[in-house]
Amino acid sequence: MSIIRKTKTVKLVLQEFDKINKAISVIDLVEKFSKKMDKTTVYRILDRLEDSGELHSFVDQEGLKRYARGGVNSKIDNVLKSHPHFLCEDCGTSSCLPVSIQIPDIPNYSIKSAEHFLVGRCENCIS
Amino acid sequence: MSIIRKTKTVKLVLQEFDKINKAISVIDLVEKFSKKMDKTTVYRILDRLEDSGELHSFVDQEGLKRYARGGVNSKIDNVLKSHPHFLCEDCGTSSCLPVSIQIPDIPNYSIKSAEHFLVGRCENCIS
DNA sequence: TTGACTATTGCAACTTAATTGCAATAAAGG
DNA sequence: CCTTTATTGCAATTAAGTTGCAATAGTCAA
Repeated sequence: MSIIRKTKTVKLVLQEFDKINKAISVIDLVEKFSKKMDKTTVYRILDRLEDSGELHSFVDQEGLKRYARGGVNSKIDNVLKSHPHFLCEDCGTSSCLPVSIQIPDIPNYSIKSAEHFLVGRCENCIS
Repeated sequence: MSIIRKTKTVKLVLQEFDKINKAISVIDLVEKFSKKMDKTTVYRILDRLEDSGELHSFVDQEGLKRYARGGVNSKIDNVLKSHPHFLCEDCGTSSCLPVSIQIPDIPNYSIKSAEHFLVGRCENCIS
């Protein structure tokens, strides 16, 4: 299931993530590639790239799925190392923040993974 | 927009949140009340109860909206006080955890709100 | 380079969560 | 009890994401 062929469409998608080092929503990608490939293909390529560890995904505050470069460190490593995802309410761009969030001990609970979603203003919009 | 009449249906919904002190997904509520009210009504009642501060909502890792008792402290108070939401991967119940999560300073970013979603095992399933 | 194997794609149809418009109904206050 | 208008039900619609299948195109071994 995780064999990835370097098809034209896969290359296009990867190029996009190279160009924009942000977390991109699936619908944005579907829209952007509407002339180049079918939306089903976008969904399936993203699935495969996540399986293979080239991308990781999360669900934003509106319930939309977003993808970004990099492995799912939050699921492999210790939970405490998981990085937060961020959305700028001004410019609408989303990205991974290079900080780690500490999760306090919760008695009688076992935490396996964590997702943090922050909303605010990014460095470009904080003016 | 935020005037809440104590209709039968509103009372039913509130009773449900009294009985189950958990975060309930909208589809669960729609299903549970399928004989008592229309799904549109469920959506609108939840909207109003959130407006009025009786409930707060978040989106879980599957993109489903969930509601729980209490105000949206994360949007009113300081971000640092926001509480995490939890999903037990065993029994499927979701709840608010009574701990606060510290968000580190992120240079050049201004954080307005934060949502934390943890997955693991709850006190009943940690056996 | 060629051929075969099978991963990948496009298309159309489908599922599911959530929203909207509107006429009918029922709280709340006087 | 009456009036006002918030609320509800219903049907139709939007939007994200999924599925089945036949056709296409990478990849690898010969």
